[in-house]
Amino acid sequence: MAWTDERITQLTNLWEKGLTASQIAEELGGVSRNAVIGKAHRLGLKSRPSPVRGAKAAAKKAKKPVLKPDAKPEKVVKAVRAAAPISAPQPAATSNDATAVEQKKSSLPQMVSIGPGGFLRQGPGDQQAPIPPAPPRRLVPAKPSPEIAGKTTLLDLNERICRWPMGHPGEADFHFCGEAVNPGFPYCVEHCGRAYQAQLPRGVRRAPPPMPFGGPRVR
DNA sequence: CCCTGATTCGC
DNA sequence: GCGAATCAGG
Repeated sequence: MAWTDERITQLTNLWEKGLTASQIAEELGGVSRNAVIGKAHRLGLKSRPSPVRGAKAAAKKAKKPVLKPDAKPEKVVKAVRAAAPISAPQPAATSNDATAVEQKKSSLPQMVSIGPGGFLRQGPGDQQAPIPPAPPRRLVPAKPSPEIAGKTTLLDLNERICRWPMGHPGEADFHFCGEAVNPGFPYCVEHCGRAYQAQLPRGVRRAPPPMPFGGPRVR
């Protein structure tokens, strides 16, 4: 499964929302927990409350057996090769998580969106700074910024974009596919493939079994 | 043992 | 770039 722009957006939002890598992997489907973590790292959105590093780096930073600048040429045979192209490996890359968090927050101020019936939930590390002064300004309509979130909300739906649901209703990040529809269908080409399974070429006319209780009689 | 994220490294 | 394998803490 390739990392489409859609899936990367999902991953980013879910990750910053505080879901575990396993949950995200299950949500996305087709990827493993490691894949999610690996991608998250490559996207640069790591350093989130992690059981290992969080306690280790915050509480006691004495032990750091991984990748020291002056590592002994013992098991660094491959490490040397990896570090060779880099003239100067970052000295304090992992020593200060707070700085990294701050930088992340400042660089990505609003990865927010409001879905249908959903609301933006704050993750553990997403605590917004309290707003002490009473804002004398008048309220301004929230900026949609769909190009940032890349999400398609219920209000965004029309006849030209795919309305395949992404995630589950009720979740804060529930949204819709948003791709261009397969002309004549409510979904994009990809999701049409999932919505419309191959029908057996029977001569019998279609007989939809899923009839709602007390549905209209068909005769 | 289970879970978690971090890291490495072959592909 | 990707992710399984591996590491390491809770």
